Amino acid sequence: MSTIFDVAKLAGVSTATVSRVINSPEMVRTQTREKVTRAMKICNYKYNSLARGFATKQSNTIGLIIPTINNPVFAESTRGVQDYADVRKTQVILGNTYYQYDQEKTLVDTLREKQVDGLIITTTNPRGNILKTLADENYPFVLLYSTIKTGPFWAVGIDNYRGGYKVTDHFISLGHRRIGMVAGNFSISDRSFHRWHGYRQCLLDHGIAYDKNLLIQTDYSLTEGQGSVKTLLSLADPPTAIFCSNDYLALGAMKGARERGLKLPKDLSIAGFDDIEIASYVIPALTTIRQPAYEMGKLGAELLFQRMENPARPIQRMLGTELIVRDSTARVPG
Amino acid sequence: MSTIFDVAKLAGVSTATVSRVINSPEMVRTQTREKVTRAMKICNYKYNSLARGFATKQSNTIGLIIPTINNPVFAESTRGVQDYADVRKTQVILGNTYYQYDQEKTLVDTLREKQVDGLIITTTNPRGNILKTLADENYPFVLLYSTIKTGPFWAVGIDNYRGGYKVTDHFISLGHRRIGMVAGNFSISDRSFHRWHGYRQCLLDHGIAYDKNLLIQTDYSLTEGQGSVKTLLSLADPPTAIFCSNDYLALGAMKGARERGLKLPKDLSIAGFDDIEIASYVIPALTTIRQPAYEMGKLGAELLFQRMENPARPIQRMLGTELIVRDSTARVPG
DNA sequence: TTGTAGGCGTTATCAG
DNA sequence: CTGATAACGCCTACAA
Repeated sequence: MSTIFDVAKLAGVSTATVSRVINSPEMVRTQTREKVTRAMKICNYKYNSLARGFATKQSNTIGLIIPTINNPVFAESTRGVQDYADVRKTQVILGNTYYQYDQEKTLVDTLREKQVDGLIITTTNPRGNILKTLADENYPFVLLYSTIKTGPFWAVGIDNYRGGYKVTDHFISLGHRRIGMVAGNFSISDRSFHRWHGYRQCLLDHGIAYDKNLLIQTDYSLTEGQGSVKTLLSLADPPTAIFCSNDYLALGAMKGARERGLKLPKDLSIAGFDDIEIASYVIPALTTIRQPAYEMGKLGAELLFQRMENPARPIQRMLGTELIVRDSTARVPG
Repeated sequence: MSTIFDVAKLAGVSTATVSRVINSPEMVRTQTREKVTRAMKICNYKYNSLARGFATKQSNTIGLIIPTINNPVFAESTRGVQDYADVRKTQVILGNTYYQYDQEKTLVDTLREKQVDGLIITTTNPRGNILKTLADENYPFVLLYSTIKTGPFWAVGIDNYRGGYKVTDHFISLGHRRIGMVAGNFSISDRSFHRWHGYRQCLLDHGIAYDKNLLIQTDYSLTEGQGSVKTLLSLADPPTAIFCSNDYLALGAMKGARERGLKLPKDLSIAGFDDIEIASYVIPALTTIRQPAYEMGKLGAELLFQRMENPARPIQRMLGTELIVRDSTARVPG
């Protein structure tokens, strides 16, 4: 593999000149430039951007830490991050925490060792040590799917509380009073916690007593949704509506309910959260909260670059959500 | 940021020793080792693996090129790649081609400049120049979702032809004779082409004339599936069964058919390809060909490491597929 | 506009 | 078991 040294020798110039035709061609005389270009071709020169990163202390690489790429909502925001990174000529290294905090720690460390220029994190615990340390060391990072509206961290997210509130309000407006919730474990997802909070507050605001038996905390997956709904339906006084804290859970819940012989949405209303693409393709089409995942990823990346270039005071951006009413929710039976 | 040099000075040893306690601690006396460890702590030393990569010419990073992370089947294989890479202490840089060949080219170049140790590629064109060049330069890479069973490339894939054949055979066994196909564009997906080939051959083997009007080539997406099925249903002599070359297309087709007032599967049988997780959660549950995406990703990564360590003769592995019969296919109406 | 030369942090070779 | 030192490929003052 030839280096700028070989090229320089062949072209009869110095390595500095070669470096210049690569990085700021306008600074070198046309004739010289062509001579160099020709030489590069001849020795089949390949640029080594790792060496560059080493010299400049800038790797043109960022790290993206998410719970799991299998959830379409994270796939979508990942695409947003990548697309913006692309315009900034930087690559993204992806890591899944699978909702495990120590995995998050490992990833942060590994990626920092790799000298990524910055980190975009969907954290499992916004109050943990990982982020605190990062901030203390003034390391550039931004939170995605953040629940934090203020404070020392750069972040972009949505108002999960309001989302949960909206869904619940929708149920109530359809006459439901027994409203259950299948939520991602609060210990690994404060997003889920905030959604629950909105759900709970809405109940109270409408004079409906909060019943903790109607809440199930579980892993985010189709199977868990499927199982949890059955538990809820086995209660002495089962819910007539269920709010699932993401669409995968909701899709699973729909299957579980049907396996119990229920007709949807007649016998049971179900709503999700995220509005992944498939949500409008299933039967009945899923009522859910749309969150702008792609835009969030893109904006997160934008903020990260802004933060890296000009570490001013932290910016938090909260994107809008929207209740999308489709066919999986209906008036309370009877 | 402190370096091994600082640590060495503080510990009163040479940089070589510090390097040794990092990379082969057993080679240094316990006492010295502890002295160094202590020094590292004191100066809050952070290892720079980029510098290491520069020195060793090994970045411990691999590149993964896929069409789009939004298709769950690619998300799943990506996870397989990542999980195996993880056990080899290497990170993966992800890039989407969005099925564009020139984007594939760009990604290969960029990632090579970044000095990734190897590449895992789901290519848009297995006979194009990109792979040829890579192979000529003896660059380590392996193909994923490969259609190639033999030849100079390392690869792992499935038998798409047989998959297409199986689905079609299933339709025929249910009495269908008018069988349509909604396929990903052959120009960007030879996988789709092979599936079509199996479909076509199966028709012929059963004495059913091939009708090119029953084939639609399109982009892989829910919307395209939805639209394409309508075109097919508008034919003078419409199909009673439709084979979609992936599950997203099939899920879209189900919606499109329903919008035309058809009852599924009574009025129209639909089958997909991939067996993404959601396939068994929709109504009617989707009949499809299961391809082991996670295993494929994992095996692909394994092969890449094998190739990097011992560039022997190329290995191609074809994984098994399975027809999963669910509820979206039924006997021909009437 | 171009050349010289030192530096980036770690590894690896060779002595001791 | 440890130390000295030359790479590794590119960038960037500074000088010419």
